[in-house]
Amino acid sequence: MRAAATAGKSTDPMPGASQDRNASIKIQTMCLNFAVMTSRFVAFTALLPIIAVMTPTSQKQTIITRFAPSPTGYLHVGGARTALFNWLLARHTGGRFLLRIEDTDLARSTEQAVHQLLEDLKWLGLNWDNPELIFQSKRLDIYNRLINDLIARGLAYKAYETTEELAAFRAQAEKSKRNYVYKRPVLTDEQCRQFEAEGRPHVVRFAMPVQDYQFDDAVLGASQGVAANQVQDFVIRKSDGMPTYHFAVVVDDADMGITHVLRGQEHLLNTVNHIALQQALGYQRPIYAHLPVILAPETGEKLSKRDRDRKIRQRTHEWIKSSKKTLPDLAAACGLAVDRLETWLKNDKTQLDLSEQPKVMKIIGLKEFDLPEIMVHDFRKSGYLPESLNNFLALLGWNPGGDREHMTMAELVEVFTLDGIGKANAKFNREKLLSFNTDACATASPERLLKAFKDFLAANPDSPINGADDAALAKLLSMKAGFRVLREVEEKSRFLFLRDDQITYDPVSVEKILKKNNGEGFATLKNLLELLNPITDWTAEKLEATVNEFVTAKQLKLNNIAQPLRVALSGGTISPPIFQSLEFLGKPSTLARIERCLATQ
RNA sequence: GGCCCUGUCGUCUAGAGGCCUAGGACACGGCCCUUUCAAGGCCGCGACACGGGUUCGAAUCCCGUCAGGGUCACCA
Repeated sequence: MRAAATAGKSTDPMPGASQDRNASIKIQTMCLNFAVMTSRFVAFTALLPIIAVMTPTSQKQTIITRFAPSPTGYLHVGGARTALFNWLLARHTGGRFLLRIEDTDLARSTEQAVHQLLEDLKWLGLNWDNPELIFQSKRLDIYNRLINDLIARGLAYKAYETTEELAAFRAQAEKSKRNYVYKRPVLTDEQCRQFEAEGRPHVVRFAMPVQDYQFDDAVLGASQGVAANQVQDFVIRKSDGMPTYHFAVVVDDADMGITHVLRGQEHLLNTVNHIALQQALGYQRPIYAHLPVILAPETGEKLSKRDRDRKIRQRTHEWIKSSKKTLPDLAAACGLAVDRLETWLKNDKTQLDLSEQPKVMKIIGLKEFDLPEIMVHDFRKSGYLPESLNNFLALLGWNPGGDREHMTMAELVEVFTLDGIGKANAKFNREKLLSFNTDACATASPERLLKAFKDFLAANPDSPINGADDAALAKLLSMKAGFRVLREVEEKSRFLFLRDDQITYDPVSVEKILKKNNGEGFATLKNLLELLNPITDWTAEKLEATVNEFVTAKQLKLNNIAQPLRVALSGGTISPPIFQSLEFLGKPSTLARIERCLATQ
């Protein structure tokens, strides 16, 4: 598919000569890319009528919902929650849940993002019912036919203002404290012909009938709407030939027979555009349900991917202050340009891209796990169970009534209804999610946990635990019972999988546990070496019995032994229960590590 | 700023005029358990945004104020 993309570009004799032409080539290559990549999703256009026909027209109407993400990156929790609600409604009613890719933004849509989206959805267990994915970029013929028809009927028209002109109008309106409302310019027939002949770039706008618009919302109640003086002609086809979201969403929802549209409340006002379009195109209006917005706890504003960048920026400012370093120092250390960093630091509307972030984080000592998880993928990497994420997300803006909180997916499906959805925005509360996950891990079956742990390791390929067999993984899981996320199991037992010479000692632990009181800890380790050396039955039980005997005889506390041992074996003070760790490590490694540690004093 | 939506513990919420001395969960504080980190057990702290109505009676209905959020793109 790379070849196709390259070929498409290289055959253009005059790159940049024609915007339209480039756009259409880009569209073609993009479609090709998607087609090849998703070979098992085949062509779909022909199937749309089938999907519609499959809706039983008799008796009760089958509920059909959809999730329609735009492929611009990983799925984030807001999107996941929207998907979940749509999925739950379909499953609860025995309806259908369809997936559509809204890739009309050529500049931002990528095939990689499509792949990530599907992965995340699968991970969450939100399976969709259309075997062939629907890509808007492959339905241009359909949109264009309808748009041309609207133009012919005088319900839409070409508009020739440039982006700059529009921006100037808006700025003007803002200056005089007015709200900018687009006014259709009066063009003579001659002007139109001339623009047409020039091939002047244009958009197509829908001539929004000037009237009050009202609709009922399943969440917010009846009579939502917008007054006549607020409506304006909006763009339905961009100058690159792609339909806008507003147009494509209306057409596709109708074609797919969508009966219920559950989406974020940020779309509330868009709805009047959509119902006006539905009227013009003769479509039925689906039932709308606008979900409360998920807010970031840090800012109180809509949760967004930007929140991660925000955290990095904030910590960078702190780092510069506390380390008394300058911006050029930082730039040199992380290999980025000074002015790049400067604009980023000063302007919180800008963001570091995914390749720049780690460079800065490394220098200022921020770990990936220090960033707030926003993307579904982040939660997967942190070691959350999809079922607890789903459970938590379901409760953000919905509840079954009463005190019920912990629910399996099956239970969620069973009790989910539209009228359990609330109206007020909800802050995303990570502590509560953590608690849900802790609980889910504690009650999950060993098989379930093992599967989740393997999935976690697959998402964290750098972990030394990768490659361990199932028995070893199961053992780790049981040793660390009580963990909150799988990452904790990894962090606290990864030392068991390092080579003996890879152990690095945490200076604070060494000071506190080994060196303090004239090297008391080191002395203990020496004694332990003698104590453990003769043991042949290297089991946790035997080790514990032996050490306990020693402790009693010497009138010590177990803690006096366990902590120095932890430092010697792991380099720090945190580990699974110590005797189980010893057993897991085995005798040779245990003794080698103690000796190696003793050699450092 | 215009328009729109929304206001119950710090957070998510239960609550459909008397079942409310406002319930649950997370967080927080204290105690217990404990070989580390966790987990667990018990106890505690803690809210109807404010002001007016309506009503015998209001967290619940109405109005206003205030506050928060959303949205004002050739992004979705």
